[in-house]
Amino acid sequence: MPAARGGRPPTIRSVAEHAGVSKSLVSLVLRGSPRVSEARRRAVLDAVRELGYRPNATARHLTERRSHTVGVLLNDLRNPWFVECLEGLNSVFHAHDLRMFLGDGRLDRRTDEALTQGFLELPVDGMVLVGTMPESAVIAEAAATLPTVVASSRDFDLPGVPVFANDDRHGAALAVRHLADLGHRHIAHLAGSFGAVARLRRESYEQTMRAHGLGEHIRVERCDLTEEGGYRAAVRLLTGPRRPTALFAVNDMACVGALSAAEELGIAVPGELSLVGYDNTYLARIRHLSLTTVDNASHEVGRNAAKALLDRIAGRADGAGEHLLPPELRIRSSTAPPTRLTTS
Amino acid sequence: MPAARGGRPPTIRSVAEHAGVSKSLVSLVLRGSPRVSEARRRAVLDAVRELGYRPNATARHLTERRSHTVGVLLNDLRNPWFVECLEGLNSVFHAHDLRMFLGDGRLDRRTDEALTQGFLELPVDGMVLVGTMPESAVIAEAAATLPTVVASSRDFDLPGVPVFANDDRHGAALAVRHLADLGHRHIAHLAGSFGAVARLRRESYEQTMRAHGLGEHIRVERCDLTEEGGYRAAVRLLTGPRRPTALFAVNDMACVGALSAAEELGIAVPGELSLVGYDNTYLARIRHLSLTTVDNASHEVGRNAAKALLDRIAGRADGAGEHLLPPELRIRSSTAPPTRLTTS
DNA sequence: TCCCGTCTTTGGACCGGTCCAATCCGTATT
DNA sequence: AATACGGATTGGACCGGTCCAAAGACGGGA
Repeated sequence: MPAARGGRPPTIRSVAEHAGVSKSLVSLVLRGSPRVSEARRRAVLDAVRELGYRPNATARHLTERRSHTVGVLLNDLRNPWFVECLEGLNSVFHAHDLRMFLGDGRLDRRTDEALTQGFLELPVDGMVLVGTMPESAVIAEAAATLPTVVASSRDFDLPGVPVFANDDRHGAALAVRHLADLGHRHIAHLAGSFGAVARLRRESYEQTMRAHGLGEHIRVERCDLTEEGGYRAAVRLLTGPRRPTALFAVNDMACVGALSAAEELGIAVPGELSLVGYDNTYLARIRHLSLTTVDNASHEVGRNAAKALLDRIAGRADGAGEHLLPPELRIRSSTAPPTRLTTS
Repeated sequence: MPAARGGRPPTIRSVAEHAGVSKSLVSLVLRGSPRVSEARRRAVLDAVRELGYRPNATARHLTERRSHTVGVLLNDLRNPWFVECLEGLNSVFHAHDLRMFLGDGRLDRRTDEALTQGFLELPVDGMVLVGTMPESAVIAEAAATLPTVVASSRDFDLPGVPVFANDDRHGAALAVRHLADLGHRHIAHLAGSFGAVARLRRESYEQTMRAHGLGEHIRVERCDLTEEGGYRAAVRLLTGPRRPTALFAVNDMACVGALSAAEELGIAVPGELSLVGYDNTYLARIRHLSLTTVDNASHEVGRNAAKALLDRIAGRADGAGEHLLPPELRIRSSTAPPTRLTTS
């Protein structure tokens, strides 16, 4: 029978009284100490069951000076790869009895700063910064106070804070090379409008184009990272002069937008236009979209970041700097050789 | 300057000492009491700044016997409408200084039960159950102990726990009626394989079919709620005898799967096959998919559920029972009249 | 029978806050 | 000058746990 209606829930002292022992002994039993007599152990466990006792985590956190919680700061749960990355984080944290406190800078109307403030006050045992987000003094201060790691973002350069991500330069190079190898020359890029990840992908696009002797065909159109943004940017590119035969988009969402634009303009994909996205989200895997894309290994990035955070929480603060995982190209149905090489 | 490296962070007592007042006064200042002299207030605030003091939320929660946190139990963050619903919840909770603790039964490999256990132990101030999930004794017990509301699920019948959802019967009727009005007669249904929501939608499909004199054309194919599931179920329906001219899917994900199946089988949508989904997720809004679907008002459902939970936390436990919001049909490009009425 | 060592059990300080009854102090009233 | 009063300030109990030094119990050896 649980706590009497209205009355306060049972505490460790009620259990002790009910079992006829001291609260210290109850604590020992509950934490599985080996040096408790069988008789007492049973008496305590019986009392726990009879009273419906549940330990109060808040109180435990106070004395342990640990909340067994890590704060995860991200900025848009709608973007599917976040979920992938979270699963990676969670698989590790869960195995170590740590909860995740999600703060979505967008879901939450609180700014990232307010969320970070909350992490500091709880306080959480550690913090993970996931994905592109603006730097801020509060975040920097939190990172100096709390064990912190960065996942899937290249925006931060915080002292002693390790960064886990996929190698965006390499990934973008894979995408462009794939298109070039297919015979494309007019390869344009839908670039993200802010954040280091977008910048790296764009730079690598340009560099790879040049490496393939396609420097003169470099063409960058900015967009935000949504379907809508990709759509609009693609319309601009596809209705202008010297229409590209291939498009490398900064992420899958934008790539889907480009796909929509092509369809609307009556341009066949991949017949007349090849598309490559980035992230290998489930969007790209949907058969009806079936985008060639770059797998950014977000799950594994999440796992690695989580492991590193555990190390830091335990006081092993080694391995700052960048830890890049190799991305992989996933070829699906949105890319093909250009229709007629002669026309390009 | 924040806490000395390695040393413990400042507490309310350090601040008191530094400011030359009692800790009680510091507490008063920090909570904005009006009856503190200006001189003392300033002294305290100066000390706070100088020491870089941050109140410890864990300690406050212990004495207040509130964690200012609500537990949100859901089961698949990958399904986009969850995010929508979460935003609704959050918009209300945030305005009342409540954090959300997300427990994703799937993201988390812990079962729902372990998560619920965690909610009870923290303890959270209240609990929201979002979406279809299996009933369980632990959840029922938690719901009896904590202020609880259900959002977007019809599976629970817990005493005194209000349910907020869209009217699934009505929504399914809207979908079927739309197809029937377009002239379709062979309207099949991709049904979810478990959960009360799936059952309601299926029952309403059948009922509406009969109401339109189409009882003999009722055809239900089970699938899970993923793209893959929808794809497979649609393939079965579309390759069998008496191919339907329209499909009403239990949700958008399954509907996208059906779209893929149609494409693969060379069946034009909406020319030869009309499709209607459910949820109006951003998937349906993607131009290249552009699914006709039923808007389940998840944001508003979330808001209402959150408001009700606030009431319960405050001790006003009125309004148990179901609170259904009217869904709305969103007509896009996946539905059209059947090509030739004579062939149907 | 007494002493000692080992294993079990206990009391009480502590974590960092909130809150309330009691005290302090300056001023107005008689 | 003594009394009363009201606002400012304080000490200490309390929230529900953990942890540690010390006390208690018990059995074996002298």
